[in-house]
Amino acid sequence: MSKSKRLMEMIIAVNRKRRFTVKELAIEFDVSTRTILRDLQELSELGVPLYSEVGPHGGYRILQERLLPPIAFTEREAVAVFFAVQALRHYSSLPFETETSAMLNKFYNFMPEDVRNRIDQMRDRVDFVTPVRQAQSPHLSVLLDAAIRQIVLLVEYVSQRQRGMREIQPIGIFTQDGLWYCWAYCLLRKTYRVFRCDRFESAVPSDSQPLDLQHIDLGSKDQLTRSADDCVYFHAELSAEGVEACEAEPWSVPLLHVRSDGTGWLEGNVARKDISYFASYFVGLGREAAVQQPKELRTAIRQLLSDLMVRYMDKDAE
Amino acid sequence: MSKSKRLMEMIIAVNRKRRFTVKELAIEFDVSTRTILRDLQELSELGVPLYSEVGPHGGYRILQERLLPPIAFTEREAVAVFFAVQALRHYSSLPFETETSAMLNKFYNFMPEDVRNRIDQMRDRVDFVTPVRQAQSPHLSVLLDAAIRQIVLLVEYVSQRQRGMREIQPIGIFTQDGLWYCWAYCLLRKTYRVFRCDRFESAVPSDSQPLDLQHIDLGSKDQLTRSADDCVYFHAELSAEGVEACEAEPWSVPLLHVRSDGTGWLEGNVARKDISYFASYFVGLGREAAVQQPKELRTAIRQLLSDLMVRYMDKDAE
DNA sequence: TTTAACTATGACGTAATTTGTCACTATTAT
DNA sequence: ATAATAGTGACAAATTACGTCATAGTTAAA
Repeated sequence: MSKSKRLMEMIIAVNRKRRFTVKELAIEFDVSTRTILRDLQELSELGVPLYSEVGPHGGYRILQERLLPPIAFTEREAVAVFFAVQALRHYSSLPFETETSAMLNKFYNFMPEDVRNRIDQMRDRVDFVTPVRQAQSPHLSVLLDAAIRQIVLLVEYVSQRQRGMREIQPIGIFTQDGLWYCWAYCLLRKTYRVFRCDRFESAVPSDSQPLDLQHIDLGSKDQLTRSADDCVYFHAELSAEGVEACEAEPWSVPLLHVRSDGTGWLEGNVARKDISYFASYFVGLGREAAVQQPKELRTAIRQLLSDLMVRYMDKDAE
Repeated sequence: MSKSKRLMEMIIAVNRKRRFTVKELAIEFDVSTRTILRDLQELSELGVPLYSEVGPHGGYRILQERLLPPIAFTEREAVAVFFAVQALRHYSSLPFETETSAMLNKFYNFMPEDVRNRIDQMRDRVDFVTPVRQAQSPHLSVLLDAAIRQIVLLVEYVSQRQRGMREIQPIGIFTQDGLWYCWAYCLLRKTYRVFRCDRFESAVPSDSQPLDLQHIDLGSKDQLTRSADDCVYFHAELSAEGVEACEAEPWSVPLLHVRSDGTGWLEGNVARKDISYFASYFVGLGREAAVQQPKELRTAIRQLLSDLMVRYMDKDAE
């Protein structure tokens, strides 16, 4: 094998192993250790950040958790990656530390002139809008780490009206509409729950014994949250606009049925405790929805409507 | 310079220029043309997709619009890119052709074992949720291309109740809540407008003379859409929950004011023709909002409320 | 304290490779 | 035709790469 080829392959090998000895490489490439040493020095000069320690258990390492080997992107792929990263820029919190701007630059600088121009032209003409929220979510990386390592966290959570400590075992985190949520098993209530990440005041690892939830992840969410609670059958008719509005609500998608003319209906079982939420939701849909079932929901809607009626009546009656 | 180093630099050089002659490189690297020829052959063998044409104006090209820069990603950057691309996977339409899954694999396969494991653990524990819509937007790339090249399109657009041809000059496209929108200058109405991309039945370049809008891009949107039309002053009080709900609506963000206790208000001028939209929006906010001004809006809300009252009254009265 | 497992460097001769030059051929736009 | 390109082959000279051996330094562990 030619030297150049050996060097190129060595870059890859060195990045795959992150730790290796000279002897090891010598055997792998079937050259003498002296040659490997010379090669490694050359790689260093070429900019591969190598670092070595002498002594037993010493050896070479690649520095700074660094350097994935040269990856060949097509132009399309490069553009896609560029915009994917751009799409993240609206998020004020992310679970991994992002030198995204640094890396965008790196990406950008390596591209040939014409691709660069193309990107320049596109960058202000394509956008992925996400609501920018006031609320920060500073504990994302702790939560994610706990989900990965399956450990229990002791958190201080501020819900609607109360604030309290509880223990949770995170399953995963997700973002929607500009807010981050954590889906976790709550050791207090002994059930799965969704928490808003900006409402954690603190989150620290706890000593409590975790459950074995390795096989549970965000993909299991739908199954596990569906069944529970005290349910009631529910049916609402939707206009075409109503259908479109419901498509935007994750909870409603599994219940949604669409007719060929664009209209549709929602049908399924929902938890009784969510009725006040639904009342407000369907009032929001206005003329685009008509709830048929259950009676409780229609009652709640009527109640809400008359409350609002009062609110919007008084002052203008003057 | 050693041959290996020359080869590595040559890979970069060759990717930067996309077209070059042997002589050119010979001068750049200060070696003979014979050497360059040999080097290029070697690069070919190493997998760089080169292609050559003889004759005047001939020369070498790099094929398949490929980029092989030895980009060095840190682990963090790699993870960020991976998830950025993952975040795009919810979009059913994108303005560039995405072999995203192919490219994710490429990325994935190049990473060392441990990074791979880390990603495996994360991939089902982090998600970027975006509503999945029925509506496809097949003309995105045409629209984007028109925005970049500043040309006029003849489109067939289906709005609420009518369908018609019109000429537009796209400024840019953006996605929000799972739908794609195109912001464009409408030659028919002589004004800027937002179109829903899934409602374009067709879009083809037109011969009409484009306006000079080079300096206008998505960043200019706020300024240019603010002023127009017949406006009316508007004021609504919000509870803390109401504030959070308004943060999610892009139009309301510039009007939003937050007090230290979390409550707030919306204040500003809005177009009179949007009143029915606002009525429905504020009814949707229910008890979390109270519109003070203008009277027209309060009237529209009352009207909507009584319509709904009727809808939810009759049947249960039985 | 010794030993073994590492890296690190220098010197040197031989083997291998790289390089430039020169002499060709072939293709194609002008 | 001419000039600008790529592409090949051969050969000698120059350069580089390689292995071996000698030697030294560091450090964890026995």
